[in-house]
Amino acid sequence: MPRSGSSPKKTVTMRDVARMANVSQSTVSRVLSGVEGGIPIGEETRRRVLEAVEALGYYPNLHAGSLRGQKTFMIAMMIADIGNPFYHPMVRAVQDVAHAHRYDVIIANSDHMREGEERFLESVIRRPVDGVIMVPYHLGEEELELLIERTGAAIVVLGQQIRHPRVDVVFGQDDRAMFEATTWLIQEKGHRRIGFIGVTEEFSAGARRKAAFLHALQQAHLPIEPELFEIGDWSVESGARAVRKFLSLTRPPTAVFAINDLMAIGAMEAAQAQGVHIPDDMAVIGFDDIPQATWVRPRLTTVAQYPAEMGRQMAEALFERIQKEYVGPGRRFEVSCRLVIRESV
Amino acid sequence: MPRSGSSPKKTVTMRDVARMANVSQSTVSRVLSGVEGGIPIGEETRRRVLEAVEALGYYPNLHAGSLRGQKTFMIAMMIADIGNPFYHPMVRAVQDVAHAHRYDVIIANSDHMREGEERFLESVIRRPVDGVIMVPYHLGEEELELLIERTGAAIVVLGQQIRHPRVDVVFGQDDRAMFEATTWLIQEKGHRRIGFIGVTEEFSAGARRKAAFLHALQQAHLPIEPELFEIGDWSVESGARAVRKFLSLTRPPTAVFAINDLMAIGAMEAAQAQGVHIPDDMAVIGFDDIPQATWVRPRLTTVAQYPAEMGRQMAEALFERIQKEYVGPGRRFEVSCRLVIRESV
DNA sequence: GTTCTTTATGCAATCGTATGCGGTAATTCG
DNA sequence: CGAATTACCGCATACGATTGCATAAAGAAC
Repeated sequence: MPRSGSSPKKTVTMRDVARMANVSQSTVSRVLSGVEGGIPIGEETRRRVLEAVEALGYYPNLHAGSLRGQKTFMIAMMIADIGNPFYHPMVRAVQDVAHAHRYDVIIANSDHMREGEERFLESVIRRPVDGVIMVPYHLGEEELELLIERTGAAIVVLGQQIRHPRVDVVFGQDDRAMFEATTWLIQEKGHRRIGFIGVTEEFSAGARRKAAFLHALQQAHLPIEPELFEIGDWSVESGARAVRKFLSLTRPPTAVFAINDLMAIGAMEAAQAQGVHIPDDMAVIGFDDIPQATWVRPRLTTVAQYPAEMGRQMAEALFERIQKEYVGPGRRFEVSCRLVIRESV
Repeated sequence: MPRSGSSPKKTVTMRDVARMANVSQSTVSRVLSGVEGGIPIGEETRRRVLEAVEALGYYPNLHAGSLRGQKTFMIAMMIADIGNPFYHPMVRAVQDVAHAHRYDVIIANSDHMREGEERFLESVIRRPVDGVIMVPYHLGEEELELLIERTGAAIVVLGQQIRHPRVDVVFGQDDRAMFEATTWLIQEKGHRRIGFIGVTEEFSAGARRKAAFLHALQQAHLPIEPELFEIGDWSVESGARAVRKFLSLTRPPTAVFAINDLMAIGAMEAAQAQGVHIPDDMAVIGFDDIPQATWVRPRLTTVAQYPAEMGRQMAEALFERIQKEYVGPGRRFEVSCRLVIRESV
């Protein structure tokens, strides 16, 4: 039964337009897609077709074009968690660039988990897209290989060491910034016991920042004391938990370095709740410079990353590849970080 | 020329699987889509097919299914701005429900603008999706009519008065909450000059909340003084601007009601910058209860909405329609608000 | 042994669009 | 006036998966 007449969906197709304009469906296609240098179209015909398009309110069905092997006009973006403010400017920047190119954006969360990242890869294979932007913490070259060989999509990745002729990489120089900020804490501010709130080493960014932190300690000939290292999960609550551990030590640290702002804010909250004065009793420094860093009191000293800039870079690199404006080996773009000194140190 | 061998994209299709398993392509389809009650498949055949699928790493191409008139396994969601923390839990909730159903989510920003909302409608017509979730501020029934008649998508809308047999509506009871909170400010807290930071009346939510505010004033027999009404654009900065205007009055208000938390936070910031003590010199109350409301000092008193709950409601209603578990007239769901008293009043 | 089910599989049409190729009419040229 | 261009346009097919219908083989009933 060919769908009862009461059904509301009546898709207007090219054939309908063709019928109304008294031309063939292929002519409609040619008028609309306007191939330069292709078969020319008569003025009269073109006019009739455009009139019919207008009258029927025809919109091309993008799925059909995708199937035919054309562009899908979609890109997919994977981030850890849309709830984390750090990603918002990044997502927004990507969306803006994409929409300027008339592209839609599918957004997926990995929740910082390996399975989440793998699920994303699979979904991209099932639903081909023209481009993929990823902020992975776990997946490396081998895993991306699958994606690369199974899809024609352009690929841009943030923050992973990946060298592949078909993927561009955008890097925040977070390790260098981490080293410099730690050194600043030690040299300029005189801190010699610094608590570190990190994450498990599975996270490449976590491992990288911790290494840079350790490097700075060594450089300053400071001892590495295990009790000053706590593991969080990027969330406000985990920052609070970590600082409570620190405060229960016989000699609490005089400063705390959290590898993201959410944990730093949690640390401040929890410390203040115990009557600790910041920065006098304990200094707190974060990483990211999310907008909320200036909302808390004292305002958070932090290492600024520029997620909007990262997003823009990634999206533009991606579209250069999608539009074939760039073909060639994988590129590397660096987005710098900057120490932003406020009141919490 | 049939694409040179150097090209990286080698899509594995059902035909490849069929060839390998020595069956027809339609048999592969039947094995994979596993129609219950349909034509049965021999054990041996099924095994061969599944082996071939495994060996080739086959994934079905979702675009093809969409074209054939099946589901697209995509929903589209329109919000005002992904940068606004209020939407994050909502987006997240929608994504979670969608992913549980193996659906992808396309997210678009309207930027609070009518054109943005219209652009979204068009994009949904061009790329059919199974469901649409909208948080419109401008579009009403007539505009949605176009969407409804041109697409088979299920539709759920937040916060607009729309009565249509095919769309469900989720409502925050923001008008009632606004009235009650204002009354509380007046009766319990004794404020008689309350500054109101709203938005232009084009926003239905803005108009609704302002009406509720005015209603509360009238109920309390308070005068309506134009100088106590400022127009913002939902952003932190606009809240700051508004409060500076208030402070320049000969008789500044003793309390400020902002219709969202971002503007309230901006108001607090700007007031504090001018040495105004909150809540003693001036009370501030917001709307939404974004997580950051507890990060600022003093902690923000505000009317809590429950965006995660809203998102969940919308998504579940949507999928009930998509899966045809519900067919019937448009439903209305209410999500209540609640006054959260903290330190800023 | 013939006819009728039942079971399992293949064939081919279909969705909406893009495009190579071939065909027709109008135009130009010799 | 006949032939060669040129300008336009339609036919047919491809894209990948779903699905109604036909069909072949096997089994059951007579």
